[in-house]
Order: sequence, then structure tokens, then C-alpha cells
Amino acid sequence: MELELRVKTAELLKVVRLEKGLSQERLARMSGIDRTFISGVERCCRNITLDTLDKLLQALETDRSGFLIRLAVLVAT
Amino acid sequence: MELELRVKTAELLKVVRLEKGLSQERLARMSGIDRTFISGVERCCRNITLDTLDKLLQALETDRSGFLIRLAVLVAT
DNA sequence: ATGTAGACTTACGTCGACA
DNA sequence: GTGTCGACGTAAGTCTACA
Repeated sequence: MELELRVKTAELLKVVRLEKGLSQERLARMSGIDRTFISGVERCCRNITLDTLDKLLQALETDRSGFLIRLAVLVAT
Repeated sequence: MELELRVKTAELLKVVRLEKGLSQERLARMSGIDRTFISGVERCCRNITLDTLDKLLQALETDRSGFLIRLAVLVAT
């Protein structure tokens, strides 16, 4: 399926954000990424770059390795 | 470290391409991504989006899940 | 707190050419 | 076969404002 990676990443980003108890607003301030863009990413209207994804992961205090493994599981199903 | 995700992804993309015995030229034709851009990505001068990464993985006939796990290992070290 | 809309700047990604 | 350069169109990412 096309777009699979983007869709699953969007899903997982939102899950992790909620796990951390953060609002889009707070994540935006912490990551330096615009809130409206984060909104678009989570609803999968926006195609994110690796650098921007990296910034979000850092702000979420999620280690990259763990995120990638969770993503691998999501993508496999 | 900043850019970690991008750097490690670039590394792994090149490794996988060589494992498959493909040239940048051939990968470009197969994926529909421009050769000069692939060159830039592998040398980490370019910041790729998830959709473009996905296209490259499909052309490389690498399952997304396996790639993400290898990437997780690379990023962890 | 989130979604959307528009206007804006920068970088992604394409293409042709040459070392 | 790869790196690089320059030019180009489109989409990434910012920002303000309103529901």
C-alpha cells in the first residue's frame, strides 16, 4: 500500500503524544514545530521530513530506537 | 544528536541498495525518484520525506518493517 | 485544545548538462 | 556510475485568525 509509512507514523505520533499527556500546543512549543502543522501531520494531511520527525521525537522524549520498533510493529500488521 | 535519524537512514539506504546490487541510476528508474536526489540523500545533503522514503523502500523490495528494525539498531548504537 | 483557511518563505524533488 | 551545478515547480513548514 502506498502512504503506509506516513499513515502509521502519524498514528503512532499521536499515540505517543497522548501517552505523554501533551497537547498539540505544548508539543509545538517544545519541538519548535508549528501547531497547525502538527495537526496536519496527525490527521495525515501532511508529509513530514525525517528532520522534522526527529525534532518531534526529541520533544516527546521518545528514544528514536524505541519509536522505530513500535513503528515497525504497526507497519507489519 | 541532531540529524541522527536522517544520517542513519541515509547510511542504511545505501547499504540496502548495494546489498541488492543496484546502481543509483537503476534505483532511480525503479522508484521514480530522481537520481541526483538519491545521490544527495545518500550523502546526507538532502532531507527526505516519509513518502519518498516509502517509494525507495518499495523499489528496493525491502519490507518496511525489516528496514525500520535495522534502522532502530543503527540508531541505538 | 483542535481544525481549517490563506498568505508566505524555504526546501524538497525534477531535469539537463558536465566532470 | 556517481557528484555537482543551476534552474525550476511544488509542497514542506510558519504564522495569523476564527470557529
